[in-house]
Amino acid sequence: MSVTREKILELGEELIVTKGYNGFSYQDISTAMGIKNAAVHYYFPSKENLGTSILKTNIQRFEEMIENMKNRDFDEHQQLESFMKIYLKSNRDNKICLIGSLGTDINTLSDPMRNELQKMVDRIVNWLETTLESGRSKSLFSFQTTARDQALRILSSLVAGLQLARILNKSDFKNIHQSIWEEIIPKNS
Amino acid sequence: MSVTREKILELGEELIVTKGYNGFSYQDISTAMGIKNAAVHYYFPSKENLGTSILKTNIQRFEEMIENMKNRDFDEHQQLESFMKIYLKSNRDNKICLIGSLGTDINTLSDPMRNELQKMVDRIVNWLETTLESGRSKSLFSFQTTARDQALRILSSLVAGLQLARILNKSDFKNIHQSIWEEIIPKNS
DNA sequence: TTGATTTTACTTATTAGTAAGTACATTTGC
DNA sequence: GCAAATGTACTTACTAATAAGTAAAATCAA
Repeated sequence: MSVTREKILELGEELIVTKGYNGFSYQDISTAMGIKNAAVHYYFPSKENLGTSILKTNIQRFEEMIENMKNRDFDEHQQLESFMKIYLKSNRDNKICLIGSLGTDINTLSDPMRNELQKMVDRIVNWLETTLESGRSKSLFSFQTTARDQALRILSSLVAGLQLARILNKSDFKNIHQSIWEEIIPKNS
Repeated sequence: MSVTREKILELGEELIVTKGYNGFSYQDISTAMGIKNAAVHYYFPSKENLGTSILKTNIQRFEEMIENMKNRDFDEHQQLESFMKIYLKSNRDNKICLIGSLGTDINTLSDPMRNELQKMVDRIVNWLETTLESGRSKSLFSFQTTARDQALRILSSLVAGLQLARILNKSDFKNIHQSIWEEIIPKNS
């Protein structure tokens, strides 16, 4: 696959999580890459097409990460930690996540893009849910509600944690990250 | 104060929490109100000016709510419930909150607007913190971390809860709301 | 008639998107 | 082995629409 195409996807994603979907233009991409506007349209005919491709790429990347962790025999604790590391890195880079960013603009997105966003979030929540449930059965985790509710609560904390940290202070995210663990780690360990 | 001005403020806020700050234009406001573009500029010379005014109005509204609850002798439990009711209503209306919406676009906002956003979030977090701490001292609440961390965690759940609920399913927010209470309500009550 | 409000009629900038052409490498027919 | 055709990766040069914003004139209300 083309290196230019890959670079556009990468830059597009970065622009979504720094300036928001409606806050960046093809000009931002082309000038940053030293190419012309039309070159971006050559690879991604429409902005919607680019957005959808970015989401598809992210879903794929997520599936690969899960597969990789399975192959490396990560336990549930390590799996959750790996997932949260993505958010810790985003916080360091002053970025929010695709979910939080596109969640804001959802009513301005095309159906295919909204669809892909839904698919991505669905997949993440489902994975979180099964990982939490499985970890609980091994006494790695301990929590009172259903695994799905716990999954939603953790994801909420991460998604908005990045947003709040960007408004207030980067260091606030570390405390949020910390308190997620405190909530689900068994007391007697 | 002018009724047109008030209506613009109201509509502007609604547009921010439905389409995002960079997803709406003065045209959206003027056509919805049946007036001309320039009439909106008469009250709010620039979009930044409108945005800043919306935030100032919201800070003021928040202060009035606090004052009102104090006058009505609301205990900490009732105060927190009142605050969360705002989010429950937003969820019913398929809206997110100003914090989540403007948090996405923060890097595209002018300094005065970013400043006002910061002030608003700061005020909310501080109020949440003192309310949680005060409620804990009366044994109305029970939690392990610092009051500030608990405040950040609750606010995160609410902010991203609305975003996730809009992507996935409205009803998911109710569970998030529920699990916030379960986290801080003393077990023996 | 004075001041507040609103429209008319613009400007300037930026947006997504397109049509046509160019440079260059690869393949195909003979 | 070589010209001709084809495909890839762009650029040049646009269009049409929409954005924020403004100046001046018209309307309205006290």
